Amino acid sequence: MLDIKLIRNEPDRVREALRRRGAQAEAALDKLLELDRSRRETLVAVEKLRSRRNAASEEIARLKRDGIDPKDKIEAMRRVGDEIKRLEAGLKEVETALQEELLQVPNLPDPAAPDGGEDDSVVLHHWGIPRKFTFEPEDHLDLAVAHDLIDMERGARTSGSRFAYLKGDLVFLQFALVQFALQKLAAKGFRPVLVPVLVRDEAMYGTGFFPTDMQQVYRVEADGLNLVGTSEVPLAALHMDEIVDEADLPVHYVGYSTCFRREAGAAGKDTRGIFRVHQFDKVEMFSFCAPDKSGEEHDFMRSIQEQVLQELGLPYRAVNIAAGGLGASAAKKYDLEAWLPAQERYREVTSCSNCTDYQARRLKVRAKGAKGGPYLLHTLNGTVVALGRTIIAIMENYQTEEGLVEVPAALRPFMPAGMEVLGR
RNA sequence: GGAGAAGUGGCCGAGAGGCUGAAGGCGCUCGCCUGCUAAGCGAGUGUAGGAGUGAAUGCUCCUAUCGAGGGUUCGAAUCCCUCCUUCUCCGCCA
Repeated sequence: MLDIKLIRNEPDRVREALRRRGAQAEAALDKLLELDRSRRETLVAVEKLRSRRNAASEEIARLKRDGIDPKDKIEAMRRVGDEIKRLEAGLKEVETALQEELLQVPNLPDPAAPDGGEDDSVVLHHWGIPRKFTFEPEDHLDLAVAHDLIDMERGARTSGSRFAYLKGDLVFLQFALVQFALQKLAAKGFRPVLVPVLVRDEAMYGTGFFPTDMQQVYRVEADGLNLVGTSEVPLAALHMDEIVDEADLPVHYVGYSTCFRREAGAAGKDTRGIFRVHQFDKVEMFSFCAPDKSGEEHDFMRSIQEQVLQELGLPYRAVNIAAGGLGASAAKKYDLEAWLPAQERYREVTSCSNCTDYQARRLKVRAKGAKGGPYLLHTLNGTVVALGRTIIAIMENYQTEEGLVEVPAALRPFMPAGMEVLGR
């Protein structure tokens, strides 16, 4: 959420920034400004009357103490009370409308986010050289099916399309990746957290997924809860309504959870294998940091992501996402795209967003220190390992001519003793 | 799922329709004092929104806030309703 004062004081700056995202800034902004003006106008009227009522209440109490019947005063105040109620109803209406509008406005893009839409994202650099195959590389699904490691048919029978069973050595590979990621991040000061995956609406609104991405979310209507699409949601909500001690900043967490996504609107896209499924697991890092530190924090988190891919030996490229491709809460976003030999292109395996104070304002996460406060923190989130896609990248990059898959050296300590090849 | 109890400031804890933004204590900040430390004395110490004012870190005033939201009343921390959370007992259960 944006600061209404910023919108009020610098509407043109906000308008320009929103245009960069391709948002229909014009109408929304004008409506917002009008609602804000109307809200303050009504508020002044209500507060004037409340002030009068408070003064009269004191006087009534005083008169009663002195044994004087305050009947006339009470009668007059009854009318004031009715008027207050009337105005309060109007005020509430305006405030609700204002809030609703405000919730829909996305974050302002960072000046360093490139102009344009999805296709205008800028490649920052490459790492690693895609392997030259002496044979025709297979894709992850063929490799997996040959050894019954992925079962899409039965997944579909049980749950529908885009659901899969992962079996055998891939299960070990997944948990090896989790161990690898958790230990690496813990060593860097990130506190491991297992999070609730069903969350209240507040958490969804607070992180900016509601109302914009509602259609992507599985909702458990009976309980009013939502299945999270990423542990970013419960991690961000961890300090909802709190004022944290400035001395504890930055607060670093590494979460692990299953992620659920409806993939509405993705019909026909990436239908093969487990690249785009409704349910996958992910290790995610999250940071609450001081507002003036989020830029360097963002780079720090990306460096961790790059380190992970490098240690796994997966060639990738780093991309600075254009303003038009940012999620609602992000001001700036980096993606890392790993090379997939079978697709012969780079595909997104991690993402890292600086949400500045956008989520913090919605979640009311603030900090306070000796010098001052409370002030809103900045929040950042980044993938450490998206299990499904990383497994795909490993399988395709580490495949052998015999159709087996080597285990990357970095993961061997976390695999069953002696297991160096998957499928056998 | 059934039966009860409770939610007050950073913390503890009083208040049971008006004189309570909220006693008292602890903590914290500043000052004084004590050759260090401890103790002592004095002052201050929540958050949010708004109006006014200033070149400005600001200052002045108003409003709201006693888990959340409604209601009763001239007036609600205090009475009523709904919800949330916590605790106890019973049942069920990984």
